[in-house]
Amino acid sequence: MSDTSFNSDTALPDVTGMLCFSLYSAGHAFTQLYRPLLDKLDLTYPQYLVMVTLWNRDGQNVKELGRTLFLDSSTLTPLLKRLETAGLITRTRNPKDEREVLLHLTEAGRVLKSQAANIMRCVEDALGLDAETISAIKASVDRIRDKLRE
Amino acid sequence: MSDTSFNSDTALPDVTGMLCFSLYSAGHAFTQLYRPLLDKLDLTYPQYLVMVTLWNRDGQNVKELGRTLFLDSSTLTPLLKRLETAGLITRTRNPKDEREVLLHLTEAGRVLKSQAANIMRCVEDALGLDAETISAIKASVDRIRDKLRE
DNA sequence: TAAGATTACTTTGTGCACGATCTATATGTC
DNA sequence: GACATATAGATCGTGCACAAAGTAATCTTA
Repeated sequence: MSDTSFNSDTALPDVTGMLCFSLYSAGHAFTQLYRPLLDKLDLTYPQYLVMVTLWNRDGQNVKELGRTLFLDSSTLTPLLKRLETAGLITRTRNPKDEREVLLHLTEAGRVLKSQAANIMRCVEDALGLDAETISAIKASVDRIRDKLRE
Repeated sequence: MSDTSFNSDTALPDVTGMLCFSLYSAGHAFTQLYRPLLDKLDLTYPQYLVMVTLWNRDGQNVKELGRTLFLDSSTLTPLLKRLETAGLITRTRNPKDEREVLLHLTEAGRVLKSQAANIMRCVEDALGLDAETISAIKASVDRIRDKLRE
């Protein structure tokens, strides 16, 4: 075995040589980093992404939230119900269009926002990279994602 | 609302401005791209990553596989049982150390490898980026992941 | 060599993710 | 207004992902 990233028969790359696996495992690594930080807020990582989105724009509906997060209602509905049960948001039908469910932060949900900045600081520290480097990598990853979603 | 990526109260970035979300959503986008390709092989994306790993090195145990994929046995055990049920691998205890479960490809599992190169070609086409660009982005993402796992 | 610690894997419970399907509301066309 | 179509969410089933706890084999060490 002279080369670990290719197989002698058909030159098949190893997972460690595949971009898709890098993204897959880096995403998981982020979730692991966030876990102990979010445990204090009793939030999972996807729940945190929802909260961040609502902190930036309260009162949007499930569809709009899903467009931002690239998630559909079959993922969001149960997650949002858990946030509602936890007392962080309310889910109410839009009187103007009863098909829509409007999402609003409760006071408890708004209060939680004050701890988010601290969490983001912890994550930046763990990364230990300057803002320009992070921003450049992010732009590349966004480009990949947008290419794949075409 | 003059700036969509920051909130007026506490300058909280939007999810679309967070590197963690870029990785999270790019990972999902890859899974979505792979789905129709892997459906033909009756494999899920994580199952495919396991098969790629075994195609490169047959006969490793669950621990070693998990170290490569950054997954622990509570994720792998059920997944591997499904691959065994599908007739693609065998799971046998190591006679030298009965704690270990050795993973071996069956003939059907080996045959599947011949279709992997084609799948990888489809993915490259969808990305539509030259190898150096992809490789540079991959190196950045790996760097992030390894930083987070420190 | 017997007791305690470690290791490899399994089991259990919770929460995503997502395809497929269903329900209720709204809209468009005649 | 009646009927077809579209849209927004909800529900269901399958398969990860992972913490916590359990089991069995192996190693350590007194």
